[in-house]
Amino acid sequence: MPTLQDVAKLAGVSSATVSRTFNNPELVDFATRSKVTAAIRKSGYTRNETARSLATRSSRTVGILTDTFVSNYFAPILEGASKLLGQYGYYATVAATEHNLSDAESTDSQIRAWRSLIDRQVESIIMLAFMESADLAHLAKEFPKSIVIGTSIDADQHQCITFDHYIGGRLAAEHLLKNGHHNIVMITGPTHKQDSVQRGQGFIDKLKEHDIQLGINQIFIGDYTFQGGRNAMRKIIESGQNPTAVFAQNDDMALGVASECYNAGIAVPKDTSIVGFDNSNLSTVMSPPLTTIDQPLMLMSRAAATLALNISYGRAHQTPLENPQTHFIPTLIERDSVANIRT
Amino acid sequence: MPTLQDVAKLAGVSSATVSRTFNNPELVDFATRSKVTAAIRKSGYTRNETARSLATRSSRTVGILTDTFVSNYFAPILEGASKLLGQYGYYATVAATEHNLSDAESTDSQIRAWRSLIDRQVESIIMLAFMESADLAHLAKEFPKSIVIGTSIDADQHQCITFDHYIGGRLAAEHLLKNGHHNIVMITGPTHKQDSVQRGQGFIDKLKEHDIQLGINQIFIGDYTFQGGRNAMRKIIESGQNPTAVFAQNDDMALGVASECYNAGIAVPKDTSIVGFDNSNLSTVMSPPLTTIDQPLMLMSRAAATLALNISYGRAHQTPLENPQTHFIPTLIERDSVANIRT
DNA sequence: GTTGCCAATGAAAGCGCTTACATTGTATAG
DNA sequence: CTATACAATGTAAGCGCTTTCATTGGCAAC
Repeated sequence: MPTLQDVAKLAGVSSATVSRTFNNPELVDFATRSKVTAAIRKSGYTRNETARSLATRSSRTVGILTDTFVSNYFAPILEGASKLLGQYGYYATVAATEHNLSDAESTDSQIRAWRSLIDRQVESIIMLAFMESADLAHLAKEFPKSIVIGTSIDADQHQCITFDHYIGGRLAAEHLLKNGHHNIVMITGPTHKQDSVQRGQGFIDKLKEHDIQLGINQIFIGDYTFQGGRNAMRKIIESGQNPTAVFAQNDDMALGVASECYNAGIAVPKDTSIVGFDNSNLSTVMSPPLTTIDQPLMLMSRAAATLALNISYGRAHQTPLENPQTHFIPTLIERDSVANIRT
Repeated sequence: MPTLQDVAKLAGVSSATVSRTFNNPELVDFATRSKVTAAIRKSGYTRNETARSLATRSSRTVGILTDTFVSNYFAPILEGASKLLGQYGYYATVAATEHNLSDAESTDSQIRAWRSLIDRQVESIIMLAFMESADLAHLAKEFPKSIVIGTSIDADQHQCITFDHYIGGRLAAEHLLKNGHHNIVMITGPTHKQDSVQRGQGFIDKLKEHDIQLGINQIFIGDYTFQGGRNAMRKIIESGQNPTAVFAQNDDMALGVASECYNAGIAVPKDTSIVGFDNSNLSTVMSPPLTTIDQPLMLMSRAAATLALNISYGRAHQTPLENPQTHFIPTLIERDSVANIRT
């Protein structure tokens, strides 16, 4: 690998001049500039970003912390953030923790992944909401240049891109109500996740306003996975409640529910209606297409990336980008998985 | 951010000693070692990987080149490779090109992403098969420490993790034949992709051996997307051929086919059977579950990562890992989307 | 008491860049 | 013609580490 020095020698100039033709071409004479570019081409030189980062104390890199790449929820966020960053000449590097471990190991692995980002001198970290808010808050406190996306951690201290899960829950309930449903069950996400409890609370509250109590028997604990949704639906069927509608707190589970319905010969939405949450890729791909709550992950991830960029711009005394929207409100996307059973 | 020097001063030793307690603790006396670790903890020191990389000329990082994070095919590969690398203390960094561009722009963006990996001093690059083999080959020639996964580029020169798409195609045909299907159509992937032509060729060849010719009217060009599968199925329906089986060259399209069947009131598999390809997450999630050809992406990606590790180990005169399997053979996974129509 | 060896540490160079500062040459003003 | 300014370039220090080589002191052997 040729270095700046090699190029400089080849072009008969000093390495400073070569560096300048890269970073401040306006400072170098046209004639020498072309000598240099010729030498660069000839030697096949490629800049060593590592050395550049060290010298300038800026990596032009933002880290993203996630626990997996295989997720209908996280993947679009990675995509959105990394592409936007790329457009501004920044680089996104994502660290994935090892999951499927015991609690202690998994916390350990989360910290390792997080440290690896910091060690790599990322200029900020976008944290996806895959762990408990308290843990996120803890990390964000250690490393203030953090941005949390999808959940909020105790307020003003830190930057968050938030989404109103509570209203989402209400919207789901409202839609079911409007279509005449009373006998309703809900499948939750992991109980320790804030977003899940908010979605649930919104749903329950709205129902309660219409004098429908969602009791312990109408609430099934899920885990945001297809299989989880499936298991829950099996239990629902076994319970003999014959609900006319089920609210699954995310689309993966909604698909699981639909799948179990299919197996049991239950027609969707004729026999039972389903509403999901997230409006992920899955929702348009299901048959019937899923009525769900839209969470604009692309916008949110781009907003997070913009915040990240502004952290870096701030340090470099560059003029910041326009501040993005940081709080997002859900909307209901009506498709074909909810039947109107009004008499 | 405290530096090694700061820690050294705090502990009353030289920076060399601090460095050694990190990298060669056996060389430093127990007493000083504990002084140093105390100082590290106290100062909140975290190592600067950038500086370390520069000094050691090794980044402990392997790059992965892809075009998107949102893919049932690529995501598991990212997952598998990055987790394995992580287990060995290496770091995977993935560069995603911007897609949805014109051809010229997209080539440009691919090269930019690729360069950004090289500039970051990755020790090898794992390239996913999202572009034409010729382009992959071209890049691999420029940067010999490349590993291609999912397709083969002209042989022995370069390292590849390959999969026998041709046999996969044959397997699909064989299964359909065995179940009594004669009136068959096929939906291909993008015609410029090697894997797609191989899948198609295997399918056609096997059929031909049983005196079934797949003519131009029975072959529909798809693009490996859900929507592509859907469109193709619509055309198939409109064509009035009423095939008893359709072979979709990947699972995304198979799902599209199923979806269109649903809309048209065609029962799967009673009215028409479907076989997919890849055995992606989608295939177990569909109703009915999809009969498909398994491509063991986890194994393949781990094999690619192992190869990558060995490249680095080679440079560092470390003892290499056991060489992984590099060629993978498909198997057919029988689920419920193919009906036996033997009389 | 020398000598030699080895374990533990420090001094300093160097990885490939950037950048403040110094230097040079030339155009412009007086 | 000298003084001044400025554009173009070079010199060299330094970013935070690693690592070679030198130094030191203790201990075993003689």
